[in-house]
Amino acid sequence: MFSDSVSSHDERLKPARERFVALWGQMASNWGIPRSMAEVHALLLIAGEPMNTDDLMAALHISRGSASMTLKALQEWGVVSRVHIRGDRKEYFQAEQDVWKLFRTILRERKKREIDPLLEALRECRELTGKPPAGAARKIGAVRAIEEHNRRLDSMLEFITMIDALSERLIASGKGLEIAAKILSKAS
Amino acid sequence: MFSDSVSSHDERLKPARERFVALWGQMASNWGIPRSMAEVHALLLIAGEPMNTDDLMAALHISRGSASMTLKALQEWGVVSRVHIRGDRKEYFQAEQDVWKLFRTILRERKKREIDPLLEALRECRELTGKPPAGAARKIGAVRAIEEHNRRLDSMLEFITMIDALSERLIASGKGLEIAAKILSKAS
DNA sequence: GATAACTTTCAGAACATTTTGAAAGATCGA
DNA sequence: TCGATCTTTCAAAATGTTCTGAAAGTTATC
Repeated sequence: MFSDSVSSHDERLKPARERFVALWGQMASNWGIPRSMAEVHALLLIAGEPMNTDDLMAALHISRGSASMTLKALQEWGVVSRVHIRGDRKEYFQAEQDVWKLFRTILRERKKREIDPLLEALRECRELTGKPPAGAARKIGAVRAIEEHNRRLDSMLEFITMIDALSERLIASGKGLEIAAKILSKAS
Repeated sequence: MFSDSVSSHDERLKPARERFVALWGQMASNWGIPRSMAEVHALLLIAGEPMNTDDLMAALHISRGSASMTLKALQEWGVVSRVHIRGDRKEYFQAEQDVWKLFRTILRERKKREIDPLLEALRECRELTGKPPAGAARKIGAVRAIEEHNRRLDSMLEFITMIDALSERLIASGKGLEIAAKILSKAS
């Protein structure tokens, strides 16, 4: 009744969309992303065409509030954008269709929200045990324990730093992942 | 009183460990991993030495049941292993110390549990709209809608297939990520 | 500037996950 | 085999997250 101008033309399209939406929602919840947020995204992604709040409410059986908050979050993540459709007062929403672009957008956000703060916190943590013990070596064991602790932290830091650099590359380069894949297939 | 044979030697070690544990737990919950599971892992990781259930309970203020279930899950993920210490009836646990190995282990598990089933489900989903409409083209719009739907699904499939192949490489190759990072830093 | 159409907000309800603790189940040594 | 020690299980409780719906807010039109 809503977005069916297209989807009702073939009776296989709706079930196929529903399947995809369910799939995407399932996967998202593995990754700590709210199911309904993923479902809204999935529907916009697979539908291709812009949809309005009422379309989404009807198709996914969610409340107006939920639709509104979910759409807001998706826009903050940069994966969904508003569209105005002339002659209609409703807001329409559409998902980024290019999967590579989508991937880079998500990576950029996660780096900003998670990797960057983590790196900073790790460095702070490392500084807690930076200098040798204040009053000389009280016990020989203390020095060694701190040293080992630091060695462990340092290798963690090195690893996360590398992930960080890698993310940066993937975000910047248009076909970074493709390049990585190709190269890895040779370099393994 | 428990694992303090080492950690009490320097008064900075305990706070530093606590900081790291908190950090790791924080990060994990961003990724849909139970906080206390990550905290147990973090403590074993940063402590280096094997610890028993009572050590963990005391250090993290968790119940015996929680410790037991968490340790079980960590072992299933392959990131923590049991150790027997002679002369002690308690079970001890230790975390894999090599961060690269740790990374590959986690990647292997996530691929098995998430990417592989996702790919299969996506392919099934794709088959729902595989053949052209049964009773010839009922409307010209129906055919086009299906075609566009299929195009979208296919690009999704292509992308996930690539992620899958990349994971495989990273899991197999000892220094895959390092190679990728190095090469990308030139190839960008 | 009043009305109608649409969107956002947010407190509480519904739902889901995680933790607890006590009981049952192992395992070991004698 | 027994008793002591340690581990696992699981139903219920605690906690945390997401969703709802009605009210408040906003915007466009006349």
